[in-house]
Amino acid sequence: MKKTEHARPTLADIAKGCGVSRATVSLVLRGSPLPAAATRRRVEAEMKRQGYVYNRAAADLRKRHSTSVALVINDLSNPFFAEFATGVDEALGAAGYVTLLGSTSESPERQRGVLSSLLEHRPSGIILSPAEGSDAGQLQSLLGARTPVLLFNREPANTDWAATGWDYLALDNRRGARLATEHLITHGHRRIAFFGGHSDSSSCRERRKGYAEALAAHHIPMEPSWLIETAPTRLEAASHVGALFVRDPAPTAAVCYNDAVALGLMLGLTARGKHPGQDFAVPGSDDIPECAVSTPPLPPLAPDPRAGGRQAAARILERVRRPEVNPVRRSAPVSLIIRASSGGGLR
Amino acid sequence: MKKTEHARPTLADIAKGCGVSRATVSLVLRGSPLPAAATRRRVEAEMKRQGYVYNRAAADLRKRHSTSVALVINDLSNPFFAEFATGVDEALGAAGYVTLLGSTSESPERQRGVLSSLLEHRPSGIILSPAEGSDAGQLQSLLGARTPVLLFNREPANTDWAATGWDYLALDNRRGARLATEHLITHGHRRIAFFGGHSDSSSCRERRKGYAEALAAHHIPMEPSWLIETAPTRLEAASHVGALFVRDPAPTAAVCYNDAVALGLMLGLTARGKHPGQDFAVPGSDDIPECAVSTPPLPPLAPDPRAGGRQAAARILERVRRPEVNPVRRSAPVSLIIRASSGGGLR
DNA sequence: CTGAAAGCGCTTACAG
DNA sequence: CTGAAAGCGCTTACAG
Repeated sequence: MKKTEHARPTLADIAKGCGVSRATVSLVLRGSPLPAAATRRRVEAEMKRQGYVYNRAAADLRKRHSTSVALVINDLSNPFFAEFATGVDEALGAAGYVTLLGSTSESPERQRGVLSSLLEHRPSGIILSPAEGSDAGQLQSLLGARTPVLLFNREPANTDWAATGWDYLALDNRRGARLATEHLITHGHRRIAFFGGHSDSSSCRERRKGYAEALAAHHIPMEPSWLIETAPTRLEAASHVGALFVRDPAPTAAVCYNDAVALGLMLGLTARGKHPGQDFAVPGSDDIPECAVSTPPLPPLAPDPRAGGRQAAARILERVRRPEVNPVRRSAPVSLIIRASSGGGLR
Repeated sequence: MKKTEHARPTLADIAKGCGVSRATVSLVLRGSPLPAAATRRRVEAEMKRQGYVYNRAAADLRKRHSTSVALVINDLSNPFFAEFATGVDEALGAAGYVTLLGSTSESPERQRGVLSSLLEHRPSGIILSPAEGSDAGQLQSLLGARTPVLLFNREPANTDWAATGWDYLALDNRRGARLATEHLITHGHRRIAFFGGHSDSSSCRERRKGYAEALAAHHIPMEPSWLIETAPTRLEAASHVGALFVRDPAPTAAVCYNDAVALGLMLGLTARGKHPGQDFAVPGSDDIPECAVSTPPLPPLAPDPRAGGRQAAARILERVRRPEVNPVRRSAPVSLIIRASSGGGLR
């Protein structure tokens, strides 16, 4: 009569409450056809009466199995990752899994801490967008070889894909940038800048490659001073708009690193009395909803991060459920790269 | 020799591996001063050698305790909630807790499913932004009286705060809207619209109240046709910009429901050849970074959702750690409302 | 169709 | 300072 007063009802309480064994309650709980219909109803009524809630942690422990997946991203307040996370959580939830969230703020040290903390909860799988500057070897020893891992959006330097067996999912930055650039060229632009991002990020380098490819294909020389670096945020982008206009002639259009940058650029242009879409052309890069209203309309071919999230979750669940897809020692890497070129199959 | 080949090392494996008992390993694990330094070192070396990772689920089960907190929000792709979630996860992670994520897409049915699934993981606490139209009674029976609950951003109709003992955290919508409206009035505007949001959402009603208060204080009559309803998204807002200009004279400024709507409005104005900030004034409502670059500058007094997230996490952890703050039967509700008016204390 | 027993990986008194 | 035993809330064979 000391602490038991309001203890949470357990399976044993239900069994006692309606005079059956714990095994029977467990069978009812998991929808087995074995118990008699009358028994089942009795048990269910008792569960309702006592306000029973299943303890999945205990069940998972006994079954040596887990119903969670860890999702570790850099920064949830970046709409690109927020969309991705939404897709992941959506698909995981639909499959009865729960998302363990972690974020690294792009810091490898925080990433280390977050991952080791999440691993103690024994997720079935891990979806990780590595922090800039992650060390592949350290990640590998941290993650072990037992949990399926899918890397998103960034490849740590020197990753040995064959040895790790990690999956990799990237939205095709290069192709998106190439198509955006071509879109501008088709509309008559010849002086096109690449605006935003830092060249030490791999996704920025990829996008710049696509930009350079399109220029080269049309025999347009690239002007190095038109590769403008900014942090990939609206605020930073807006404050660097002036850099586009220091030389004469100035560019008439810009391909942007991502949507945040594109919106920053539009705001910055507006602040300078220029009309984005009339005085200066700005297509975005990612397909985040807000950009659908930007002017001029964006080329409808950039990758969709939310769909990517769903894809990532589906892939992890596949590996969780069919471990033979992912033997402990494997010869060939299971590595998939989703490309927007696959007929928009991501949508 | 069938399945044991690559089983995960357990506490017993470590004990066996260095010739001590499991209890001793457990003590080392939890940093107890009891084990001899030499023993401790031996155990730690063995853990490293075998690649041991702590099974927190098992420990939590035995300790009848949990190290997770559930965070359930409407929509992660809404920057307001993404910022809030970032703050929550930040504070929870710093305290050694893990965030269980769930999202409802504003659907009470999904909310029901998400919550009951998350509850099976026995979170220590729950931070919930209720879906529009949530039924307080149903929530109460779902959540039980045992887990500390903090509601964010919306009060379900007919909530009996005293009976539930739920905390409530709201960013002060009304005051923010009032101040934004006053800001416009101070700058000479008399024809001011309220743009965006649906009047069936409580946060929209709150903001409209603040707007109406400011108008009344300055003896400006309210024009009902200038209360423009839109879904609270950039896209929807942009497509309703025309509604501002159907009558003559049209408003010269608008207070917006939130930042998404404000950006949509700015884009819509731009598309119509108007310069936001020159031809039409648009302050935002929430303090999301991107808005710092909008024109004209926003009044710097809107609430900060990320700080709100940290606050929410801190409050939940306080109740988790000091259950006496929250006795099972309580007479007075523990209900806190964070108001921006408290000297900007949120930052 | 139901019950008694063992065990998942930990922690917690309780002896020594 | 260390070991043997019981137990957290479940599931899983194995008998009946």
